[in-house]
Amino acid sequence: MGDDADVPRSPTIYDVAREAGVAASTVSRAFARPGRVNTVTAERVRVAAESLGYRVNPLARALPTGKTSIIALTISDVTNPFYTEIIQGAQSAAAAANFTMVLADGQESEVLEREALERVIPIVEGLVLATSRMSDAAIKMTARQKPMVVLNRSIPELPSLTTDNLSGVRQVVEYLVPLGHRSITYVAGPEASWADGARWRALVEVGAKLKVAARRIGPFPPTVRGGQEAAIKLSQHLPTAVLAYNDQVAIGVIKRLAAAGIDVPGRVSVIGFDDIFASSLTTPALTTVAAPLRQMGIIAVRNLLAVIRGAKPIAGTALMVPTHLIERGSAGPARDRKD
Amino acid sequence: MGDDADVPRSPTIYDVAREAGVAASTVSRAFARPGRVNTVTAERVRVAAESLGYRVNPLARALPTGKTSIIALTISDVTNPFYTEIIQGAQSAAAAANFTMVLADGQESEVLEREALERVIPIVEGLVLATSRMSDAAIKMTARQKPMVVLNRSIPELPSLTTDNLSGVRQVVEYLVPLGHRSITYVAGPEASWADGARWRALVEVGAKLKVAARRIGPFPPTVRGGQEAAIKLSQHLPTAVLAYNDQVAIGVIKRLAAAGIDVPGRVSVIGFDDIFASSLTTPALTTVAAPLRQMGIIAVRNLLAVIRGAKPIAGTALMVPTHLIERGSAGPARDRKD
DNA sequence: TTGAAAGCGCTAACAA
DNA sequence: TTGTTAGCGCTTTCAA
Repeated sequence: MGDDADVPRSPTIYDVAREAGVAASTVSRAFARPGRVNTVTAERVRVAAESLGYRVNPLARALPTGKTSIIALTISDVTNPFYTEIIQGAQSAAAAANFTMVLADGQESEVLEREALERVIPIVEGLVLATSRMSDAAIKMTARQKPMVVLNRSIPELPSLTTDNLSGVRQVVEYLVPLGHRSITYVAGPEASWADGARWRALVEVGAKLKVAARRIGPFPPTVRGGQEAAIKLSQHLPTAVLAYNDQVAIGVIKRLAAAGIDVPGRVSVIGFDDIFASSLTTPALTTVAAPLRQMGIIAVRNLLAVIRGAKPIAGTALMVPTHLIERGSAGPARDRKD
Repeated sequence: MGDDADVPRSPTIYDVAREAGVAASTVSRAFARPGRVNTVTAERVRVAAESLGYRVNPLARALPTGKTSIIALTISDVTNPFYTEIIQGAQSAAAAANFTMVLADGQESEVLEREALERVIPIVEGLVLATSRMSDAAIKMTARQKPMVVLNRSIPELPSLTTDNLSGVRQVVEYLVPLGHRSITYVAGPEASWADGARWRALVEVGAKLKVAARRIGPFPPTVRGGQEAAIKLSQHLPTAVLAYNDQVAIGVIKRLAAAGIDVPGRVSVIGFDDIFASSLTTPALTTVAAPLRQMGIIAVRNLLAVIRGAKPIAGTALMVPTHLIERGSAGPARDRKD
């Protein structure tokens, strides 16, 4: 009942074939590789298709070929501002190649992440795994099913892309030392996070070289609230400098410290990672290690597409995007006192 | 060269059929509606499938049925924190129904939005259009192709879901009046934004009722930078209260005003919309109109899925989610002076 | 270069 | 309830 306007079935290659007076396979060919446009026949097909408003049915194409023109980006939590730029970059690079991107969000749960992956694997041509919470072994298993590039994590057997944590940490330490800091406390993030391990190891390594003591507390959730928890522990034996797993944690630390009347950067310097949107807005604004995250998303997708098109994946050692320290207001001279 | 471990082709219903000693269609049925599990045969099929590790091929299923179990969420810019919670909610609701969600980002460009839509339409069963930059007419056209629900916009012919802007604005005005404000300046966002119009009209309406003058400047881009631009204009004739199109704009206004030595909320009160993550972190923290955005994403997807399953779309008047004012530090008493 | 025909893995009549 | 048989719209041999 009502208006059943009966949308006409969309035309198929057969309709076009009839219209153009050629075989269906000829139509198919004309659309399979639109590079060659010369032939007279091809031109006839084009015209016929145009006049009928024909569009190739991606589902039907995908069945015999497996080419769905879909890739997946899996992340551990959409809500984490860290991903914003990565998503943006990945999505735009996919769109530029006429690919559709599906977002698989793990909601910080390994189970949900797996489920999302399962759901998505059969329909995609490849995937970008950003900051997976799964084990290396599990990742390698799924990598055997479809082309994959790994983001923000280094797995020797797979094409990986990370930020240059070592350089980032070095910049932090080299910034802090002249300000009189002799010791840096690292506020750790999730244990399952590859970046967390990388950052801590970097701090130990650089610290050893530059005669700065590296301490560590945690793990804490990678959130503002996590940072607030950390601040409680921190205030028991206040360091002069803290390097947080990420900006949210850093912000949480600062907030809680401020609430306790402890001035940042007056009493303690706090530095974060990632340079999320909010970091420039807090008071004091956050000094942090930034990386070209959007670029990372773009590169990841481009590499993935290359592999899909048959390029040999370059594994072995992770590609790195550079990092740089953004000096804002949350770090300053070490307070003059015996530690 | 190297290890070509030759992943074995995944089993089909035919393999399962052979294993179970039944017809292929029987296998198909067993998986088509997994509700009925009773039959002896069905059980045999299940066992056979299990032993072979059979999984239905969603692509193959989609071809004859059109059921892809994919929906799309289109947004105008991933980078806008406003969408974060909506994406989250939508994605989790989709996952809960075993649907995959593709994200179609328009990157604030109508052209790109269209392209993304085109790409996605043939493969989805339905779509949620959040804050589209397209015209009503264009939206209605694409709504004829697939089930659709519209977010943050009201289109009489389509199921729509919006925040209760009128109530939100009323709460703002009722909060501001007792503080002595007699006039409120609205800093407008993009003209193509439905919410922008709704908020301004609400302010005019409520203002008229409560004897508060409503002024308006703009449009400005819905970003911090846009807010900064607005602040320049604002300072030419400083109002006592401003209501911004969204939080980013509000934050931009405050930043710029602060840079000019104009105190918020001392000299002027500033209120935003949306309660994005950063709003609680600024100084002063932002007073803003919040809405259950994640919930909105969930409801939108649930309604869409209902329509996909055959429910009659309820159009006519938009569903509304409630709004509430979050009082933080950016609004206070009107400065005592002749305006 | 083109056409004919088989088939991708599933679903959906229709019969049995 | 089960089996048989056509397709869904495309790609891809294989001949012509």
